[in-house]
Amino acid sequence: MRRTKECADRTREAILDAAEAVFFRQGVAATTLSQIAEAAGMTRGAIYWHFQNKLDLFRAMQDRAHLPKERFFDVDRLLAAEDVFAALFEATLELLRFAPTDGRGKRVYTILLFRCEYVGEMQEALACLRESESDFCARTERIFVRAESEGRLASPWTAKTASSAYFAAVQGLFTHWLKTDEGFDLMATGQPMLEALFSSFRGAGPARGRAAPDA
Amino acid sequence: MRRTKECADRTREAILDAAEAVFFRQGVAATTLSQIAEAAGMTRGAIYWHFQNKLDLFRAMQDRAHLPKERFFDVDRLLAAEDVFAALFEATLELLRFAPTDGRGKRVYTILLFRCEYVGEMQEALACLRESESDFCARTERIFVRAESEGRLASPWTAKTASSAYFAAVQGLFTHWLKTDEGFDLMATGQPMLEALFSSFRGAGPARGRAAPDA
DNA sequence: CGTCATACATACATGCATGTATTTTGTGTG
DNA sequence: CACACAAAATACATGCATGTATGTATGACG
Repeated sequence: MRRTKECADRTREAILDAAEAVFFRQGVAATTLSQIAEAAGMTRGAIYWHFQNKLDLFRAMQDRAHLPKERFFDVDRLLAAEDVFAALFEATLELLRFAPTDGRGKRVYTILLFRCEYVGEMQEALACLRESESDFCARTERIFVRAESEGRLASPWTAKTASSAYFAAVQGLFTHWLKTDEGFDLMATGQPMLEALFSSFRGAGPARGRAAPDA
Repeated sequence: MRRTKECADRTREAILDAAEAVFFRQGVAATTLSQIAEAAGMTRGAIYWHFQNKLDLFRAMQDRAHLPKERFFDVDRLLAAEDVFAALFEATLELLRFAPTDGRGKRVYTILLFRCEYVGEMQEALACLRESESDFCARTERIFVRAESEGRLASPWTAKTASSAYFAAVQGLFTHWLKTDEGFDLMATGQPMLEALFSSFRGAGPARGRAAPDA
């Protein structure tokens, strides 16, 4: 069966592709290695040759997709910007523009969000996602902390509430987008949403302090 | 072993409590009925007496928590309001105020969001959640459609983008709140966030149409 | 006081996923 | 051409969760 080295690599990729597809369709816990092997046109033997077990395979699949947030959010670059709000705004828009073009990223992110329980064996595997999220959260908070210290963050926002709101908005946007299977246009919805938020961060919104904005 | 009717009911409740706790800790797929029985101080026999199987138990647990969104979002009431934006805004704030007081709701919602794969057997069980979500989404969209037809929805918003943005914001807020284990104050973050959004819906925001708000 | 249905516990059969051991097949190499 | 080894298939042992069948004690009821 040993064709050649490149052939073995193609087998490995085929297994990863199959894992992605079956995980996406059935969920991680409900998927057996036999199903993945069958989808890849192999047997379990091939999987156990290339990977230690399901967890190892899952991680390999995850690593291959290299979630691209990091690329856009170099916090040092953002902190170096003259207008941190504008820089963060632009970086976020870049992300909104990039996301729909990244098919594998969408699929893997969907698996991580909706097809995988955040506990048990997978806890360790999801640790890097959690870490990347909380890291991202902490780093953006630094941006808002700086904006606050420079007096650019309007009342009633604080660095904490503003960063939480920003994170919730972006995360909610992506989550809803993936959940509805791209049922709406990410930019068309996201851009005005972010503009409204950042506008408020800057203090441009009217009628703050009242329960509801003016009618 | 048959103590009495009330005793049997208490057993049933104990099983549901145990299921809630173990599902929360271990995830749904990774949890076995033996573990639930042990946590309830019973054997699997008791579970199979009260419930058909794991799916039935899961649904019973879900039903018991009666996710309270419906209560706050009677769309007919909202549509009947003079100012639909104000009505929706207030209803959402009510939800933000209520959520932290509902311990069981928080736990069950966390299970539904993070401890349960959205596929396979559970697909049917999650159907009502999905339905309730998409239903909620559709109903709020009706509100925005009406606002749009009355000319109250400012450019560049459309009924579609506005309702998506609203939904993404609320969902993102709750999700982030649950994920960070109530790591921030829901009202303190949510209220300014919603004000910013609704303010923009009403057309109060400056510098729309540019890529970034003014510095 | 005996009988019956309820409310469980226990025992058992089945299937299936995992992990590992063994075998087969092809491939480059001296 | 024989040989060693990589790549994968096959075979096997184990454990475990499920569902169901059976057992059993207890309260209700005549």
